Amino acid sequence: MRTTIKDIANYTGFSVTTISLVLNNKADKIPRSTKNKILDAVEELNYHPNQLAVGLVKKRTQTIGLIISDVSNVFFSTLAKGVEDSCRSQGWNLILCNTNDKHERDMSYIQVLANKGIDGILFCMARDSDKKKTEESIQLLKKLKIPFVMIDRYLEEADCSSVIVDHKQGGYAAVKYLLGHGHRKIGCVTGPSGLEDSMERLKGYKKALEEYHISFRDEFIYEGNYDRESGAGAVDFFEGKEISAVFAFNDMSAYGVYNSLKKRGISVPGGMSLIGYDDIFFSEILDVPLTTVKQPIYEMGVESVKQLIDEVESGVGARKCIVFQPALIVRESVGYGPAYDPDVESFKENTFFR
Amino acid sequence: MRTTIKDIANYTGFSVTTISLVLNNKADKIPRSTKNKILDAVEELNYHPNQLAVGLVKKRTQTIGLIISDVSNVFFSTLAKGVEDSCRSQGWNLILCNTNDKHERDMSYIQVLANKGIDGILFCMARDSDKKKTEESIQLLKKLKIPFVMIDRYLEEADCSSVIVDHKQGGYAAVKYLLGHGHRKIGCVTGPSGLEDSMERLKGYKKALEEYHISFRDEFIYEGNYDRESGAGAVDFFEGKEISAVFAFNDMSAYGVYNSLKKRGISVPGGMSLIGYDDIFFSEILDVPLTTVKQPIYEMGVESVKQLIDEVESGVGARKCIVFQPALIVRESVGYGPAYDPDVESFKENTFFR
DNA sequence: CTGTTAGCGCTTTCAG
DNA sequence: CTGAAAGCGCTAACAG
Repeated sequence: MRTTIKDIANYTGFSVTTISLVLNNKADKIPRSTKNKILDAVEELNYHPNQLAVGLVKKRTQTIGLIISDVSNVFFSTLAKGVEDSCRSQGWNLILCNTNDKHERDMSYIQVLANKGIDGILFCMARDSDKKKTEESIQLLKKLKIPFVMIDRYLEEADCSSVIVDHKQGGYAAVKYLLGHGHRKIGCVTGPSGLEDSMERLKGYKKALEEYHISFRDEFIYEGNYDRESGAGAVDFFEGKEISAVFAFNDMSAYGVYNSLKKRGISVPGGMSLIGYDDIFFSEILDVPLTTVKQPIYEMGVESVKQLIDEVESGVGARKCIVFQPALIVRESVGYGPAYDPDVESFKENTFFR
Repeated sequence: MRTTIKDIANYTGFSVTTISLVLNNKADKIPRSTKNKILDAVEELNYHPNQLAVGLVKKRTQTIGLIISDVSNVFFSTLAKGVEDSCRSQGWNLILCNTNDKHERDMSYIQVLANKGIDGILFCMARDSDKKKTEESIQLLKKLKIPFVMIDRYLEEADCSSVIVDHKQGGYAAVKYLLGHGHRKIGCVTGPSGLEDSMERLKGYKKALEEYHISFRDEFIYEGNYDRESGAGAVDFFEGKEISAVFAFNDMSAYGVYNSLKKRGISVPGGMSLIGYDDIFFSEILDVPLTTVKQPIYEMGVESVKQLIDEVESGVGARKCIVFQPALIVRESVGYGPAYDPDVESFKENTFFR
């Protein structure tokens, strides 16, 4: 049997209250001598409070849940690392939940976590969530009165804190960079059209185009699914459209584009310029290191934990929206496009756009 | 306030005992009618038992801990996915613990998990663990009477179950394949010499060499650290040694070798054959898809959970050692070596060695 | 300064 | 068949 607080009481001759008091640093009025005796006994008997019991009465477990679709996905595992590191450094623990992007699992995990008495949830909603499902999740969270912060998604209606990245800016930066290199016909491999982050990147794309007075063309937009196959599909789709650069909305589909291009004997950046999004660590070590838009995922994990714990401890829903700025990481997959003219000032300026 | 069992009691007019009985399927002698009334009330009031309270009395939480060094490492995130999937399918939960390969964190997490009442631990020991530290961890686990299964490490003395892969066989398969392709001077980029898995792969290397009556040469062995830098270091180390193939003990260092080779203008497999270990998913999509030894990591995660839950539920430490066989995944990074002669029967036979 | 007491929400004998 | 009561290990008024 584990040592309990009673054992310490018996051993020292003091009451459980006294023990509890000194262990919880509420022992202002307890003499050093008593304290020391107790602390010694704790050490000697190797006493560690049963956190289930503590949680039951304190209604706090110093544990949060992380709901994501899939840890084996680099994006999420990086996030999870940030989250876990941040938790540990503050003495908290992390329950990991994978939903495989199924809304029903979001729902069931929220309930399970609540039953376990977690103090808060870091919530990356499943991708299959439409408006109604999203609302359903939020409703549940609220009904259960669980503090939560949404990651990678901001919802006006949600009335909660979120940690997001400015994807419109990311898309804008990528496309502007391409334009600055003389590309005019730029293909896009988007994510699922239902996803806000994809839509935002597209907005960024449009914004950059507008700045250059180039009209938006639907036939340059391929709706992908954030996977490698999407990249291959896009290459087929772009065929014959004289595109000189493609902006893939994540690195995975950029790889798909790259591989598919290679099979057709088209080189990067010689035959086609390519820019990705995410900066997954492999992007750097590819044969043609990928120019891409980096999301500070790890930092987002760290930050979201801070925010969540803050809300838990203060007891107030801060409703704060922390937005991270993505950064363009220039490597070697973008070359100059047909419109490039080294003598034009605007190009010079844009070459080092960041 | 959440609905409690008392609320259900009040609402239905039955006692808490009765409620508890039907909720725990121990209601053999309770009439359907009562049961239904209770179940209806549960539904209506949306009652979910507080698992902290349940855990406190049952001394079971249906939760296990996973101690690994770093989820953001693909190897571990794949493992974690297997573990989590397996947990969920059995209605269990997972607490994730990253140690960054620090033994002290192994120790502290073990204690923390114990305090939280987890039912078992999946333990990937930190890499900095020498014999003494290892023993210390095991001792703690035993003192705490926590069922645990070790992953990727087998210890005679540990007297516990483990899930491992036959690394000697993996190393053997890789090197035999290389030998079969006519390579005779084969460089090795090992892992840290203290690690058993690295040592095992090396044993496999030696075994294959012996079969070909080739004597082992120390100058072909470069002790790396399982990272990309190791690969680069190895290439320096091998310089001028007329090596025609290198066997890197993990994919990461293989990439390092590949990149470093490329910088020197040496192609793979033209100028040098290369074989890795792990089959991280990126290995397949590299420019020169990497021939490598695949570890069934996900499956190991799934299996280890099964084993652990089994032990928890049966209450007996099974002390079972589940060994997974690695598989050689042939792709394009290995060519023929100087000793290759298409007319020699043994080569033909070995070309398709698996 | 320290102890008594009453729970937290649940399970589980033990009666009836 | 159902309920009363004890107790899991701990905290927190409230006394004294």
